Amino acid sequence: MANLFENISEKNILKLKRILSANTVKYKKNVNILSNVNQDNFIALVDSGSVQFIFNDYDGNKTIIEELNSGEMFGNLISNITSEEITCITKEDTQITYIEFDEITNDEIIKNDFYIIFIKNLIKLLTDQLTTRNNRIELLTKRSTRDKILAYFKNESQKKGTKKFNMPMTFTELANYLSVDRSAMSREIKYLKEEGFIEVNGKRITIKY
Amino acid sequence: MANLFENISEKNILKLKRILSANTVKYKKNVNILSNVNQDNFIALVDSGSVQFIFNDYDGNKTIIEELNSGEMFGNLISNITSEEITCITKEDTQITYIEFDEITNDEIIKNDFYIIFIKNLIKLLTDQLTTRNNRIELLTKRSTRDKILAYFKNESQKKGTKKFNMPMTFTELANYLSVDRSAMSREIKYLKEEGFIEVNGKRITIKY
DNA sequence: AAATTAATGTTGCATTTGCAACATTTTACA
DNA sequence: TGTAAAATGTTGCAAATGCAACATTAATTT
Repeated sequence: MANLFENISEKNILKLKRILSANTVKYKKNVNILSNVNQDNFIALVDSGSVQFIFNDYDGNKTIIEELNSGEMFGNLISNITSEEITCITKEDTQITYIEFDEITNDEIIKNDFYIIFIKNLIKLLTDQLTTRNNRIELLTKRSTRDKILAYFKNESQKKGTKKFNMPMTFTELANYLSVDRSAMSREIKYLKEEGFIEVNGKRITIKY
Repeated sequence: MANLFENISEKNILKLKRILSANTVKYKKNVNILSNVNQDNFIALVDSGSVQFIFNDYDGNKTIIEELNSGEMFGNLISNITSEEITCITKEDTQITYIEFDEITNDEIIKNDFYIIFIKNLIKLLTDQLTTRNNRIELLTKRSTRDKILAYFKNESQKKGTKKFNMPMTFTELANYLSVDRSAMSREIKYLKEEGFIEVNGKRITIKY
């Protein structure tokens, strides 16, 4: 995953962060950080660790809207976090750097020649996130649980370039990601195994068609 | 919707387009333009008209991945259009401007003082698109057709700031957008009417709760 | 204005799915 | 390392959904 400070020297990163008035905060695991991010026009960089945006349904269902790992970014400018039902939880110990969005084009910063690199990195990050969203939408629009599972496996397989790969998340998380009932998904995977489409050993998936 | 050339004078827009080697193409209605966009690292601006990205399922189902209107942008850097099953169709007569992505930071362009405005516009466009995607994901992850419909209506209502509003698309398109069977959605809307949650007169929706 | 095409409304039926309620296994952590 | 918590597997059942096949209405095109 792209990094906002890629190809910028340590010295210049420090300078950049100072010019941007960047604010770095450390969080413990399983902490709700949304209270900290409920303000306008900022971006938040996940320096290390990971966070999950979870939608809490009125009848107790939880849906993972998205999961962001080290190097990724979010912000209410970007995520449009409006509903109170959405919480942002750290999955592990996590460090986050906050930057006011308007600072990104402030007078001082544009004098530096690393600015172009920074902007390129930022645009790359945004387009990567768009790609991530598009991929998920493509899965979510599949008509059946079976099609969602198969499409997900196909994607993973293509990403890894092999028909054998390890699931990067738990089945419980996958069910959330695909927005289907976990037990129904488990049942469907059983059928797929029985019908010889896939093999499953723990997190190891083998596509057989 | 934001525009890539907002707050830039006509004169400078022309200059910008020249420096970017922008290439403008006009299309008739219902034309498949994907063949033109199947190359690396470009962005495409919808100057006028609109296009739809449609996923053609192996068993004949069509799903609208996204619809882009005047002022919006796409590109394989952004949309990650890889599958051959996806086509991009003009919904009406449409004009599109293509820009090579690498040109965005070329040597000549960064000398101009309208460059910062351009970059701000670009980032705004990207974050707007991310917001659009996030909104759709939030709808798609709803467990039931009923919840999807209600969430969609609630969103539209909030956007317009009133409990009475006109649907900006047909019900057929809405079914695609929410990725549910059209007739099943029609049935569910009937139930919602019967139970007094909503009123429907043609495209005019009234939320009654 | 007539004709063609697209959109909408409806309903029976088979299938899929969510839900609940478990037992079992794996993982995390005190 | 022992215990608590999380993940996984399974299944019956009711409800939701997709599908197909229509009739009807609205919109577009010529």
